[in-house]
Amino acid sequence: MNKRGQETREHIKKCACSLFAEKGFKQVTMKDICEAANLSRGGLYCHYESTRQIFQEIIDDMTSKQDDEFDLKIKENQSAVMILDDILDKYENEMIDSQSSLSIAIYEYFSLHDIASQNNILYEQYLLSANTWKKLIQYGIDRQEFNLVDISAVFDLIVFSYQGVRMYSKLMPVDREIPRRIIKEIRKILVRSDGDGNNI
Amino acid sequence: MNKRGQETREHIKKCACSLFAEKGFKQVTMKDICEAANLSRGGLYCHYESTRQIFQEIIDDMTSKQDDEFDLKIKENQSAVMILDDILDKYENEMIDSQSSLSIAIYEYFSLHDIASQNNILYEQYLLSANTWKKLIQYGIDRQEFNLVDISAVFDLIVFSYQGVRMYSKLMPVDREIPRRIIKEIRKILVRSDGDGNNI
Amino acid sequence: MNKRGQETREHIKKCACSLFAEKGFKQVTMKDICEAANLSRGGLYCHYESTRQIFQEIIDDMTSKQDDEFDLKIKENQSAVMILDDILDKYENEMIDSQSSLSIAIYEYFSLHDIASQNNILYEQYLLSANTWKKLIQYGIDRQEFNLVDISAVFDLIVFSYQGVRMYSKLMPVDREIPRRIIKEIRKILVRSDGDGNNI
Amino acid sequence: MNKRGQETREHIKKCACSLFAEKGFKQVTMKDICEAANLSRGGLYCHYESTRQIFQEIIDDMTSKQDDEFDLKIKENQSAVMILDDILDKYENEMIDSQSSLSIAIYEYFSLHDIASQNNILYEQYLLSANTWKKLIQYGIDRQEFNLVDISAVFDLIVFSYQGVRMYSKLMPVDREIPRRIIKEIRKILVRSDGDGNNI
DNA sequence: TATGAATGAGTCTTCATTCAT
DNA sequence: AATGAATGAAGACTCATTCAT
Repeated sequence: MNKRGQETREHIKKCACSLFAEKGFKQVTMKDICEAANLSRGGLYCHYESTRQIFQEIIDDMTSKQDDEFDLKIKENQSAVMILDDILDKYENEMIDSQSSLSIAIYEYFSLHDIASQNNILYEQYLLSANTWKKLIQYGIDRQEFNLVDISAVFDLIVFSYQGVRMYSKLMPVDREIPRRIIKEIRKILVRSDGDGNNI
Repeated sequence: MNKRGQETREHIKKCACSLFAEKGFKQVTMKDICEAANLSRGGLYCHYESTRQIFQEIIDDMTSKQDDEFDLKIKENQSAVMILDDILDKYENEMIDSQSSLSIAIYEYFSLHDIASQNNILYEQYLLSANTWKKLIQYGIDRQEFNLVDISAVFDLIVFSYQGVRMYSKLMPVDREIPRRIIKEIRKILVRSDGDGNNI
Repeated sequence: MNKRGQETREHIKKCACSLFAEKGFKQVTMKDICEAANLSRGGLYCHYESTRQIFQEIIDDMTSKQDDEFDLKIKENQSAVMILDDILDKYENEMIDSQSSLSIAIYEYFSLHDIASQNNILYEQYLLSANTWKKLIQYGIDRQEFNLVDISAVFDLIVFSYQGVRMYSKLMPVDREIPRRIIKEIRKILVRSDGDGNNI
Repeated sequence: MNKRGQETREHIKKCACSLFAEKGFKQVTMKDICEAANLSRGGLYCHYESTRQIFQEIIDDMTSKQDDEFDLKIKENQSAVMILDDILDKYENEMIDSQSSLSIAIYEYFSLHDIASQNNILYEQYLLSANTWKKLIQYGIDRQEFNLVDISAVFDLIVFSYQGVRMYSKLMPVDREIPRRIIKEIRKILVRSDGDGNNI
């Protein structure tokens, strides 16, 4: 793969990604991508042989860019609450960013394939995410910044309510207050309150 | 519409519903439905002119069957915790019943259409559900069975985590423990605990 | 065929006739006619088995209603010019009455079938019409009201320019002056002028 | 559009043109054209997306080839009668050439579309033709070769009787004498006769 | 007679995919 | 690598026609 070829592939993925975000997975055809990328039919087939392949590569790229921010910060001995607030802030923003979200496309894509398959990247991401969150929550508990919660339960509550809002924000009008309230409620569950019933 | 026609329509909807649950919305063609219903092309078109129309009618039927169970029980002066436990139990079971769930199909269907439209049935259902839950939570608070929570926040947490799990259960293997933990956590948030930190 | 059946047939023909005038022959389906006549599919088939049959019957009715007005008037010894003016007036009005005109439908219908066939009703009508016109022109010549024209030539000029306008009025905007001018010109050819070059 | 594509388009138009002449407009399907052109369904759709588009392009090609023969001859100061005889001769031949004529197809095509539309090519051709004829008649009058006729009236008589015959020749057997008589009659109207009542 | 459900054939249209250039 | 013409299969949709009621 030389430089020019690689550039074309990136260009294709960028164009395809917009289409997937806009229309979901199945609704996007090779023809659509040709047109969006300003490439001929044959030209596109030089690089990819199906929308599935393109989509998979987009997802792989996204996954590989995910980093272990927490880990780093934990190692830096930062306050658990500060780390939590950072991540919750990011979640809140993502929840309502329906534009750039591939969520519908991802749901479609995975609903088309065998969910038990070993390559179920959604499941891998879930496990990865679970691992990281659990480390953080344990860290907060250890530092006595967090309540003594059921770690798995809180994690599931966080991740699935996050995903639920993300998806619904593509299906109905979602008030900005909704993610805000959810994030606040989660924070309330985790962070130890002072005697007055407030979180610290 | 005479009896025979109505029966055929019901038969078509029943067959189509299985297909939608299995394959989502867009993946189901009129041809599929013909075959499933053992009907000719033209025969199907006598009754419905698109998969969209069939799907819409299925959804409408479902919606119109929804009832106000809570209301009744509240009027019967039942314990808020008992009512809550009933509904949470139902939610827990639904979360993992991926087979019969139209969720993916619904998500696909609504992602194809204008989410701001006045006929967004998903939004209507959200509002309806919100209303009912808020009544229940207020009822529980009034009876001093529930904590003095942020009603909207708790409702959003419930509904979106429920929907999140429901969807993911069609996309990846979801452990039975997950809905159980979530339900338990929600119960913990709502129900007043005794001095020992246990819910009543 | 009892009375009720006959009424239904007339109703069907009336509705179908409007459709043919509006949309031509091939564009009209049995389904269209059912709907226009507010009749079920099977109901229509009780009376007619094809659009062709309906159309043929409409044409037959029209033909059989054609009367020998000329003949009568000639027998009454009316002035040839008066008879001519009556008929030219009728022609002028029909030429631009594109609404009710079946011309396009007739052209389509006959272009679908063998023009040499013995049942070519268009040809029959042409011959019938020729006969009548020729009698009239001869009558006018005999009474010295008309010029000594080439009878066949004038007849052809009349009938084909009439048909030409009738058809074009369904295909492009036709100015009211056009039929007026044509009629006037034809009258000029036929009617003997006085010494000043005016028709009488 | 490269050479190969252009050749295919020409080939398609040629095949389609024969079909239209033979069967009219609506009777010709994309499938017919595929088969006639020995092309696959998709192959045809690469070039044209409807019979309408193909037909329009055929008509456009024909129109753009039309020329102003008269103008040239008038400029060459030829005798008006000679010019007239040339054109009448051409008209006479065209009137009965039902084989190659697209007339029925054209009538059908235009009867399907908005006759008031600005792109009504039939109307444009009528106006163009009117203009040329009027120039010629005026020229003949000026040279005292033609009678002092109502120019518009004579033009309408010519063009509509011509079109009337053209159309009828596809619908019924039209005797060769008919166009001959019509042409002769028109000549008689236009060309100044000598004292004996003969045209010159 | 009349209804309207049902059939099945025909056509339209869109794409994934291939291939000569 | 890239073009774009071409194929062929899949699915949508419309109707003429039949038939049980």
